Amino acid sequence: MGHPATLKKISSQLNLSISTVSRALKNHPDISENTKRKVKDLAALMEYEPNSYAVNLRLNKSYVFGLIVPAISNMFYDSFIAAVEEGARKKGYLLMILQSGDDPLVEAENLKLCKHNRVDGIFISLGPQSGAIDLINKYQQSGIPVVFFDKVPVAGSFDRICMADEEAATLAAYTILKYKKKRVLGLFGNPDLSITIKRKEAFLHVLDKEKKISTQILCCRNSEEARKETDRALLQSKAQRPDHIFCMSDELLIGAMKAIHQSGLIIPTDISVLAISHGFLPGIFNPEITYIETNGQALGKLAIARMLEKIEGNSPPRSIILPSRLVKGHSL
Amino acid sequence: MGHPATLKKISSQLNLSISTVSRALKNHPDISENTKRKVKDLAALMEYEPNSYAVNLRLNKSYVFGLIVPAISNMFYDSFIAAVEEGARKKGYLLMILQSGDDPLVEAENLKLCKHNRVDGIFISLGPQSGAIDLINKYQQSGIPVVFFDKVPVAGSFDRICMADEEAATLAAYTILKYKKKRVLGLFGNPDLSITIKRKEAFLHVLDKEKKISTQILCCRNSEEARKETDRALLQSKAQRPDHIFCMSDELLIGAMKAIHQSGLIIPTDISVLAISHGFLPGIFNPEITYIETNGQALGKLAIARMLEKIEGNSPPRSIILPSRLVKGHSL
DNA sequence: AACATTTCCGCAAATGTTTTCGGTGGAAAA
DNA sequence: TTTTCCACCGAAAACATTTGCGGAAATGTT
Repeated sequence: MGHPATLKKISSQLNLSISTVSRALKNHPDISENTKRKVKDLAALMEYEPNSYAVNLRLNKSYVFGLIVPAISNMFYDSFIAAVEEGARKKGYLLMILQSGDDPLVEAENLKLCKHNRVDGIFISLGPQSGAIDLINKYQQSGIPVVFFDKVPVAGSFDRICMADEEAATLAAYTILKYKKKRVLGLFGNPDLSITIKRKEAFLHVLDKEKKISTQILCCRNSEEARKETDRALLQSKAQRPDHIFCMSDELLIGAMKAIHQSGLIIPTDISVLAISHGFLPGIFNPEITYIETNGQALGKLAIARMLEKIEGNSPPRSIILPSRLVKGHSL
Repeated sequence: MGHPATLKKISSQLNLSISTVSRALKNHPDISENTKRKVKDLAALMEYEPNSYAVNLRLNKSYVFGLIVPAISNMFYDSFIAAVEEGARKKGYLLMILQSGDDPLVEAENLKLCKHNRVDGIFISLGPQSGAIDLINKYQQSGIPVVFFDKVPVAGSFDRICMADEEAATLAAYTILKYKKKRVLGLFGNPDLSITIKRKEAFLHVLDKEKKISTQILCCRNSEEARKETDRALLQSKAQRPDHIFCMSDELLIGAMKAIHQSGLIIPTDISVLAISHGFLPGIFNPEITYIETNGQALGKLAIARMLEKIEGNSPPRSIILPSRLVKGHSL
């Protein structure tokens, strides 16, 4: 019940000093093989396990990373988190996952919790209306490594790991061009995030050159807003309503699809759909949605690698961008 | 950069003892208001923050819970986790989330990590072929509170928080009866888990009494298996193939829906669908799937409450069951 | 004036580990 | 015999905090 083995207990059992026991368990060359064996045997017998509280205190290190996302829900971050966790675990690190629930206050609170718990590093994807940049800047300057991913800040000297925003949006735009669409409704997310700005600009940069296409851009803060906007657009007469809907994220896709289903329009004959997605959702629908994949797993691998780099040497901030590819469904 | 404030530094600045500073910051009555003010002011100025490593060591408590799930992905556990996290945070606890990825080895590894990091409690939903019961039993006996949720073990003296398995399945069966279905395909999950066993028994208990209904039960380990089985069933002639599909979980629903979409059959005229679900997925499809809701958020609240109870007094293990309700879509 | 009480604070132990520095005893080298 | 060296081990500081105990000074009571 209440007798966890400690170095002290082992040492007193064997008439050794605490330091000897500690070293024996760590295979320190100063300790004889004989002693090592005795110590290890007893430690195993007593099921000794180093007290991580004490180790953390002594080494000033917790082997824990904090990971902050708006929401772990809804398949947006699962593959990313899984990849980060796997990479972290292989290096002996644990992941503490915190959800901000799209609330800037909770986001700040979560950051403070990371600081308070003295995590060895922070991964963060910004939520809407995030005001966390100042705090993060402070933390970073006080020595806590921070890696932004996916939803990264527009400006500032930070480590960023994100998708090829421009490339994905450009690819989307050219794909839409190829299918000779006339009236495109483009659904974009939080207009304050770099991911949104970049994608929107790249998207428009291609489509605006084509005179034959009319493009409408809407920024929606969440799935429900996307549904409403799509609904409104689809209520128009056939000549007015869009014949194509582009969604820059899974979340918006959900909303758009609900509206489309509601409208009774057929995909892809009445209306076609293209999304930028992490890959799970498009396969759920019928027909499967054609999408530009932003590979969460690859992103996660890059993020953890970058974090470990930062932990080792103090390398300067870098923005890493991951290319994306088109995955064909039957929605276009 | 490298000057985090400590009690020692504050105390030497003010010519006070460490203990006085510590007590002043905690509003201990022994300390005069005057001293308290001075200490608090300087602490605020120096941005003092207690070193959680040291506090953990001293108090032998980390204010961290471990939460182990097969996968945080795919909306199965999001609302549950969110609820647990919120409840935990309100009491000053943090959540360390670990994914087992349906791998019993990783699951055991995650348990060891919880133990190693000396979490104050463990929430766990068992993955398939879990062999973790022995380990958990040991941990529990050594004083770590463990609360099982959702996928709980069939036998043993544990704390369990789960859905009303029988009730939900019974409700499902009666709903199917009411709609006068003839050939029912029931998709169930891992046959080793209590959730599966109970649901299957309750389901069959109702349907087997009705002679006019033929019921086929299949256990699928994952979404893909569900898709294949559904596909196979739907390939039969119209007289042979099921006119209703019941899925006991979101995961199976995904597989079943893919097969149904593939088949081109229309819901609900050609085939009707009913699921037991956490509530996110059914709303994605068109028509919206009718489902029996198993409220993850409510479950989470119960789980965290139970955990806190266990932390306080050493109350004996209890199985708590949450009732469920029918949410009408248009798939039946 | 003598004693009792309250107010306010410090000493030191304790939590478990890591690590620096040193020390013992014996064998080999001088 | 003395010195050197090596193999092996221990003492103690350090990490930052909490807390039981005791103690001095100030105030109150006879």
